[in-house]
Amino acid sequence: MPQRNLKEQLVGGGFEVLYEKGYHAASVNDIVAAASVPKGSFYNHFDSKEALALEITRRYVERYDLPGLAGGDGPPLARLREHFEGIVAQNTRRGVRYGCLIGNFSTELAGHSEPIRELVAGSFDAWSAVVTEVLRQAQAAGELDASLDAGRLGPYIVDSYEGAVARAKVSGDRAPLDRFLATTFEQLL
Amino acid sequence: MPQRNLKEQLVGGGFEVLYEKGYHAASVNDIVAAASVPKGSFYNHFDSKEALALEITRRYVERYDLPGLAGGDGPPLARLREHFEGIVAQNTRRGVRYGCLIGNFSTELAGHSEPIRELVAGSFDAWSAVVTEVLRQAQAAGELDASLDAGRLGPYIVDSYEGAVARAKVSGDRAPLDRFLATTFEQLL
Amino acid sequence: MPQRNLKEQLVGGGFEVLYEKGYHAASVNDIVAAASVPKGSFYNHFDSKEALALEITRRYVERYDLPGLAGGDGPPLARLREHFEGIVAQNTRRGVRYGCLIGNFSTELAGHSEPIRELVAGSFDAWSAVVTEVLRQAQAAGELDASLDAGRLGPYIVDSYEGAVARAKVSGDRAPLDRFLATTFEQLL
Amino acid sequence: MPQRNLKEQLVGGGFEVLYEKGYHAASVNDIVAAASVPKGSFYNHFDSKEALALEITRRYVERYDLPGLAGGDGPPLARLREHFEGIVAQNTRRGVRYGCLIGNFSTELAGHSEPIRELVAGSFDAWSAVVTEVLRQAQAAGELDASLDAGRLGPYIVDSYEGAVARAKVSGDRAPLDRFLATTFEQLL
DNA sequence: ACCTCCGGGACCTCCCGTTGGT
DNA sequence: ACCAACGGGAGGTCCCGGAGGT
Repeated sequence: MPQRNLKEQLVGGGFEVLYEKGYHAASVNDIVAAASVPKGSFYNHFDSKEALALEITRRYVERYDLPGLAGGDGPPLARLREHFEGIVAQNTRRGVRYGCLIGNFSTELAGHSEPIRELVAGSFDAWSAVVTEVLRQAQAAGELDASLDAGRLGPYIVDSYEGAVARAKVSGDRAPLDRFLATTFEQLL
Repeated sequence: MPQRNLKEQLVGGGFEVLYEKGYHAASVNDIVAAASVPKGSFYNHFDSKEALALEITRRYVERYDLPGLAGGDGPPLARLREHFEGIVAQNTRRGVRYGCLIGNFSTELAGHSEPIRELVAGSFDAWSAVVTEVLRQAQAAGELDASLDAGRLGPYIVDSYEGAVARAKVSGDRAPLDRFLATTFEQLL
Repeated sequence: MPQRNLKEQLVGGGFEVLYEKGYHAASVNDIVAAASVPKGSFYNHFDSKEALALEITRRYVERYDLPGLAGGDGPPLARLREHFEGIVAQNTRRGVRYGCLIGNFSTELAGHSEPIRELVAGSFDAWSAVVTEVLRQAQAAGELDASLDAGRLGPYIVDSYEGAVARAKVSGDRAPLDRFLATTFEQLL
Repeated sequence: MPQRNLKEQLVGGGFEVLYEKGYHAASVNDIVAAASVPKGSFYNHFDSKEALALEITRRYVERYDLPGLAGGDGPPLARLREHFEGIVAQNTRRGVRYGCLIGNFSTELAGHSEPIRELVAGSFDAWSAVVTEVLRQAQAAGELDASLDAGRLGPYIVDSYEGAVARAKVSGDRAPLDRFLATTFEQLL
């Protein structure tokens, strides 16, 4: 039984600083400081900075609650909108300037870490698949035009969301996010 | 005029490495090596790595030829589609794995360099404004439903494009780009 | 008696890695991993890495079976040659690239660990003394010219052997070992 | 034109500490301290600690003056003996406890640095070749029994020397060196 | 303008040994 | 005896930028 739980502190502090500063700009020193953990303890819990980032990304994705989106009840389209509204809320909780962790890593780390690239790509795919599935539920329920290609629309919406968060991040303004919601749900679908 | 060789080499080599590796992962040493320029000459031409990145970003944006898009002739929607097809071609010329320089910088540098953040944000805004303008031309020409909110659609399309490039970068697959084109021009508009 | 398993595993795994990588290049982590022993258990059995190395060196020297060389029967010179052929076989069992543990430690650790330095020096001296003794037996038996200075020859042969193993280690070739055997027994004696 | 000559200082200080402490036990910090060079300057001159060790080894070997041994005048055997007496003097100048740099590296680094292993192996071979050549000159001059196999004897002598230095290093006593000289030149040849 | 050499400081990683609970 | 978790400190490497002479 651990005296303290340095690993969880590292995950917590690591998330803060990796999310806010990015991977390369966040040093292991920054991370252990944010986690209030002695530097020498870092590698007792993670093989590398990359391994910590991987773990953090995994947990980040879990918060999107894909099973809840796929299997929830209520009208599919409303569920989908609520889902994205929830994501927006998550990604703006500490302000609009930090974007989405997986979006950030997708551009910064695709060429530097194969494991992270795979995890991020897989997360986008899984997310897209669930969105697509909900779109199909909406078509089955007669909420959405059955002639629409859900398999193309699902990933498109996810990509558009990521583009919007990046835009919000750089502009410092949540408008892109609201625009995403409005355009997607009032015009595209 | 003296040979401006060194500076141009720096811009060229700097673009390669900044685009391919990202800002923090590319060292000034990498840049001067790619540019075949002695290390010590770097600071004769740029005050800092940031200044070089700024210059490179400026030139990168110029290649999007916004004036050409706004003022070209031919049917507006066709022009817009050709514009984005050209951008896709530019961003996939050396493969799909490098994404879009301004998209990359938007996520990596928003929190680190105020000048770059401003430049990137301004570039997105300018681009969005031109796309919006073309959309309005399409409405005037009766190509596009006049009731659509062009001011919302323009930026949305730009954001969706950026989301798609990021997705392609991380997946290693150009499908997101083709999906962007198809969905945007066949369904959204 | 309790299972002395862990300690023996440590000696076994420690030998592997200390022999193959050298003292400084082998970490305690490497050792416990090779021994399949939890890190925390190491210090229940040895006060330090140095103490383990000492124990390993002691056992290594025992395998040379000096009593067997001194007290064996048969013609002294033949016994001596068989002895060195056996040593060569031991030191090349896993290939020629690892040398002789005490030779390795003699160069790497003479200045770092007084106990190991003493043990290694003492081992060389003991070995030399036995070789000298066998040389005297050979002189008594008329196998070897009685005018030779056995007290000088014994240590010289040992030193030459160590030089040959080191040479083999660095060249990756067993020729120095065969040369040692041939020259020593066909020409020197 | 350099303000100071940090590279040469590094070679000098690096030799001291690498020779006296060994490769792994000598840190880059130790080296720069011994060289009175700021730590940050190290990598302006050498790509790595290994590269410095390589350079130092190269220069060390040059001091053996192999061309001088091969091409000198005077009776071959006397020249050879003077050569080894000179080497002994070099290797005992600061005491007997440091051994021979290439002998030290041969055991410590054979498995860690391929470039150093090659350089050391090549140096031994070159040295052996010259010794062999001088032996042949001695045979031609009638100083040495022509039936002896010089090609085997040359390398054997070099190996014996290295074994003797290692022995002296660990025993703290120059006796092995004197024994090497006496036995080699009074009995072996 | 050019460029060789310089360097304070920080990077990620890992070292050896300990602590304290079972 | 065992061992999971701990940690002060150092390891080799490289960063961005500057100094100073040509």
